[in-house]
Amino acid sequence: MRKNTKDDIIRATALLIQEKGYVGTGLKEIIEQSGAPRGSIYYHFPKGKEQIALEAVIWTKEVVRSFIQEELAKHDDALIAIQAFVLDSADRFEENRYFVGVPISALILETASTSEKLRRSCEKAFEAWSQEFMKKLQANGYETAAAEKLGTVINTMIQGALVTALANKHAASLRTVAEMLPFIFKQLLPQK
Amino acid sequence: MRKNTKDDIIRATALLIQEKGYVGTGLKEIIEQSGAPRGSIYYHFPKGKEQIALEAVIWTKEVVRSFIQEELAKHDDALIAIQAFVLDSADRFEENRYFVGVPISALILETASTSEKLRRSCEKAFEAWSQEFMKKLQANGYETAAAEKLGTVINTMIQGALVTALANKHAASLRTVAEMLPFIFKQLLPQK
DNA sequence: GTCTATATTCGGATAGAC
DNA sequence: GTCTATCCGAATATAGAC
Repeated sequence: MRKNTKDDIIRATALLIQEKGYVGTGLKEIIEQSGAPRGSIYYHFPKGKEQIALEAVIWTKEVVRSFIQEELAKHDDALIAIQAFVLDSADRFEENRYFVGVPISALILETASTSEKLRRSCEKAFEAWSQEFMKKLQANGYETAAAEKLGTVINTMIQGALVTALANKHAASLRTVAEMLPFIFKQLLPQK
Repeated sequence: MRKNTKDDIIRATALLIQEKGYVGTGLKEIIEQSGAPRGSIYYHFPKGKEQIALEAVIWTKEVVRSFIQEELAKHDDALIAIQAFVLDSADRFEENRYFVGVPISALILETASTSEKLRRSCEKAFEAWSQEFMKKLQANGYETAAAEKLGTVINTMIQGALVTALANKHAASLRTVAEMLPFIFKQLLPQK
């Protein structure tokens, strides 16, 4: 009675990439983890593994993007909202079932020099997330240029902190990023 | 007349991991790229691929650490020195022959959940680099706690910016990090 | 220290039945 | 849409000669 075989595969792939990387994730595992029928993979994804990863990136991009959007909507003030988001990410990281776009960073490092297609889609994911931050900043009166720069820096810091958190097995780096945000914000004041 | 087969292998591995990740790097390629004799791999590294990667991490850690040290020594002022280092990293990134510790981030994302040994050695590398920044800050009068926090944040930002730079195929993210540094520094003033 | 040969497992992918 | 069987290449690792 399964209707969403394709979605299941995409979801499972995103998770697996986050765990063991792109190359390290086998089609066999994807089938097992997704519960999808073995024979269905090449029906849904005629171009094989790369296509699955590509769609997993697009899926991750959207999931994270809308998650950021929701979280930021909870507070009017941009600084408070973004800080809360980062702190919340830290909590989720420690509760183990984090899912904060790590597969994108993993894919970039693995495939930046081997698959232009994947690299591009990862680039777009980062762009989309940065833009969510940017939009929030603009809504708080920040100039376009400042908001854009700040938005990308925030995304960059979060990605770096996630890698560090994985290395350290704890989320202190994310919390430190949250602490540093006010300092940057104060210097790029919105023009009232 | 080769004397440093082992070092050649380690070096080549570090480069290859940076390019295609840990899983994506084959022993075959390591032999080819290093110019090492085919039969020598398991003589020098009885425990196989993981051992090679482990030593590549340690090697990378040291190379980058001493590089940071040298660069930071060029200016007395911590902010100026660290900014110069980041800007210099951006230049090297764009000149294509960058080598700034990317393999560590790649390894973390790939093996954090599969090899404790590798994860730990990566953690130590990040620690070593952060400490170089920290030492510089302390020499400029920053308190230990502030210096430590700042040092790790700087390393985190650089790693995030490198991933972003790989995604974007340009080093703007690194330059932006350099721009943001003064804002953070000003808020965590050294106690005179 | 270095070599070749080989064992073994596993990867992604295809063909063709149902 | 899904299945099984199978191909082919590549991977790491081992054994044993030189």
